[in-house]
Amino acid sequence: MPATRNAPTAARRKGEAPPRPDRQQAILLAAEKLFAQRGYHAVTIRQIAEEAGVPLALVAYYYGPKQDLFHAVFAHWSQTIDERLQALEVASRDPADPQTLTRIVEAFVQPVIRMRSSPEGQYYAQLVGRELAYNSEEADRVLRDFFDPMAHRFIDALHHALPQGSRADAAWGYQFALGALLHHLVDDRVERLSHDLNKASDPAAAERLVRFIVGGLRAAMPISVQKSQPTPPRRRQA
Amino acid sequence: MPATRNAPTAARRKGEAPPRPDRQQAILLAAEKLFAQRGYHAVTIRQIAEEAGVPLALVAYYYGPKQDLFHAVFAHWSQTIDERLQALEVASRDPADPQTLTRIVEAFVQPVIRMRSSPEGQYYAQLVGRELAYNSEEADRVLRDFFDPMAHRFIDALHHALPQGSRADAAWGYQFALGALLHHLVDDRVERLSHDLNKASDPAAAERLVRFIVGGLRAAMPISVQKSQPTPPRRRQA
DNA sequence: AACAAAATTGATCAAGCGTTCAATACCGCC
DNA sequence: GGCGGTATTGAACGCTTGATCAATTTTGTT
Repeated sequence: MPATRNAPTAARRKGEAPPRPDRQQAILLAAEKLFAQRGYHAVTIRQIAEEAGVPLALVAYYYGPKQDLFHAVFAHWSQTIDERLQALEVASRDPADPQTLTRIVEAFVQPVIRMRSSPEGQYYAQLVGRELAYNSEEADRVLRDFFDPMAHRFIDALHHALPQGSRADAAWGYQFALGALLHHLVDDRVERLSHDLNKASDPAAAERLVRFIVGGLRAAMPISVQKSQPTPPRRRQA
Repeated sequence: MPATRNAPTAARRKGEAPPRPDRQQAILLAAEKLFAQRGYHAVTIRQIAEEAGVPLALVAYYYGPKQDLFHAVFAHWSQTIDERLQALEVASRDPADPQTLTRIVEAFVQPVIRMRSSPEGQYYAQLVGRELAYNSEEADRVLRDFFDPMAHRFIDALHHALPQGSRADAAWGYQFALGALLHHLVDDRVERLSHDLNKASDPAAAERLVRFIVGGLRAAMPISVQKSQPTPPRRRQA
């Protein structure tokens, strides 16, 4: 047991001394990037060490076995899940409002899209979309630790906003919506399939995705009652 | 160069002699299964050989390097892509019919869902959903060889069925729809998220997915004109 | 200045990887 | 009843992998 994730003691207070770079964080960022780009098993610890600019042995010193490093990446980002949950709570406050469904979906989509504005967030988003689809032990641990609780809360909210369906119906809707979102985060192919007219990181695509999901959720409900507004009234209704 | 993918000479015609098992196919099926379950890099050739019940060296004898085995799996299933394209052609025959969009989406979804009724099809579906999301060289080769042509044809069909949007709009819609479909093929989590009320392989889920995608596509179009029918008229319109 | 704890390092380990190859078994056909 | 080619095999190759360790340097506190 060499070490178990200890902060670099504290901030140094030597005024002008060149602050020692935080190599523990450098390792985490490198792992995030490479895992996201190539996948857990395709990345070696040596590659991570090189990307981070540290010697090989330092990786295990800080994070232990490779599996634990993988898990640490998700722990590092667990705050973004809290953000999504907070946005959800605000959005689902008024279940009677016909705009509630759209707001819930926005709480689902927008924080993730915003996350992509930084390269690290982009990497994390791809990591979630790619690695967690496997039935591996690592992925299962991460899903249960970090994502299942959020999923349940969103399904509950969808259930209340779509009262014509059961909670199980809402769970189906959640799965479809999640698929659309994750694929959007992961796939660049839309660029070449549109002959380079669409940019994968176009922020307007997020609004479009929200409309897609809301329309899909309404249509997927068993009786499929189309409520008063055809879609979120981007322009006032006549 | 030991061998480069040669069929087992021909069919044997010895009537009653115990037919020698087709070990080349056994290897392909084992590779399909393991690649799908664990991912390309997580699977070793030794594991594939053991799963197929053949000695290690036979894998390379038939398929050469690991990458070529991976590619062979997709070549083996390329016929299903043709099936989807044929179904698409039938579905998009009458662009004026308001049911055309639903028929196109059915041509997109149903062959894949039907494929899952066999375990091998299930594996292939998961393989597509999981492995092709990476920007690896192998995945890119497979995508361009097998999937891009189909994607373009579907986007064209969607464009004609949704004339209020441009082709680039249709490409966005295709990406969202593909995400919902792929995730549905790959993810078991819907079962535990619905407290085991939903079964991932429920055939009724396919209809539901079609409704989700059609509703989403209509809602995602720029002006989002909701045509006469609120949704595919499962009951006659009043 | 001196000391204990933390950080850092190069070297090394056994295990497993993909691939190769020479040798053998099997087969249909003359 | 053997010949040519295909199918099959065990063993081995060189290399990379994740992990470990003793030794060294740096740091924060006396």
